[in-house]
Amino acid sequence: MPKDRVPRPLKRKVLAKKNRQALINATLSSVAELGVAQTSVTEIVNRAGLSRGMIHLHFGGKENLLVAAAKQSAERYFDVLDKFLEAAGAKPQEIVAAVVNADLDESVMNPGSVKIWYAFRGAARDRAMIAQFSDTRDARLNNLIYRAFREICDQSQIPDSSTVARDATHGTLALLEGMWTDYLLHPDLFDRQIARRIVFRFLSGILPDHFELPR
Amino acid sequence: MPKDRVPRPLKRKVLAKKNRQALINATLSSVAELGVAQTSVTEIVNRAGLSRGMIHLHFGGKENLLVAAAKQSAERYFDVLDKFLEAAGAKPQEIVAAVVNADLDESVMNPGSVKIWYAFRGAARDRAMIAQFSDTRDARLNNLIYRAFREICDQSQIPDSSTVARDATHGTLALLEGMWTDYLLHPDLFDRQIARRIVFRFLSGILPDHFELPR
DNA sequence: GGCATCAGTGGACGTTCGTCCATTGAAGGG
DNA sequence: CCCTTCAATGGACGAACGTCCACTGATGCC
Repeated sequence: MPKDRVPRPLKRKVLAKKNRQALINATLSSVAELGVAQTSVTEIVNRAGLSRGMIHLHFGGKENLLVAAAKQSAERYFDVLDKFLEAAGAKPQEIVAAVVNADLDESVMNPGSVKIWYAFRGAARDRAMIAQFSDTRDARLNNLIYRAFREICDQSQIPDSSTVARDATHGTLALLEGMWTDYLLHPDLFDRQIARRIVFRFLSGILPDHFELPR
Repeated sequence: MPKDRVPRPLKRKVLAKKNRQALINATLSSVAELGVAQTSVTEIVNRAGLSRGMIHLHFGGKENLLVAAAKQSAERYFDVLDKFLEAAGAKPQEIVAAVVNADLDESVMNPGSVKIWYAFRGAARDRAMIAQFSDTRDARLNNLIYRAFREICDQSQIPDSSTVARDATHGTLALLEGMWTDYLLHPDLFDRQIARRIVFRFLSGILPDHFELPR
């Protein structure tokens, strides 16, 4: 280290950004532990070690902070998904496998993230801003694997291939959704290997020539 | 009607029971429409057309009323399930089919019931009394179809039949769970026939000689 | 080094919540 | 028919909530 080059990033604006992020982190922590309903302004600022006024200062109100926290949480999911998709090949089977593996990976399916996801989705009933994130995720996953299944079906001699592609999409997403719920309710009993195997049992059952059970 | 035999059921006690039930109904109505968090004492008594003090009088507090409402809601589910099981035969395939058909039937999977179910399960995090109903339902369904799958697997020459029975149980319940979530989020787009077909695609894929696709 | 700026503070405020109880009035027994 | 009983009432109450603002003090520019 030839020069202790402190580029002076610790100006007031930078510190403010850090506090803003601390509020989001504290919110996510509280939502994971207590749920949205029990996440009060007092609870958030205590966890962040900041004063009550900070929420109004940085976000204009508690509601906007919740939306920002939900947004960040959703982005984390897509970051991991994109990483899995980049690592996968272009074959439709690989895309489907990437989605399944990403969805069951510990980096997105962990106690904190899963509790946050369901807490926000439960609260989405009255908050359109939050519901949007839930719908966006579902729609994107749906599109992604439907295209893949469609490609598989079109290249094969499958009767009624359109129906099969739709059923495969619908079934895979429903199965993953059920696995997440299972993980939410019994995180200690959950086994990712088994969950993956069951999803591939479904896939190899519906498209026997294109998917096979993992060893 | 020879004698207009009014057995005097409209005494004070009977009226009290009616009001007690009115409070439960108002609670379920509010939970379905607004969620648990937004279901306040004021909201409940307004819907029931009764006075504020009634909740404390009949239930000793709001919390006990929520528990009573959740309990009644869970009992409704089992009533329908039992009806389907009674109508089914004793063959394990019929038992599995009865559970699937009951779970997707309009009498339990309808907008109100599904919203109530997820609202209570979301609120169950802090309320052990309510979580109990959720766990009881899951455990009972699990037992029911695991026995059925086990019977099917034991009577066949399936390699690793224990694992298959467990995967079939786990997968079927996860798939149904995902279908409920799907219905919760998009009740207008949901198609029971398709949902049923997808579940049976899974079943016929995992146990090809014992289940087949419905026409 | 002194002054303007503004991120940060924390208490005041009005609202809404669930609980509880003094009071009411119709039912039901004598 | 009157008197007891008790389901039912609705307002009072303290606690907890989110919002907001007058104030503070460290920072950054001249």
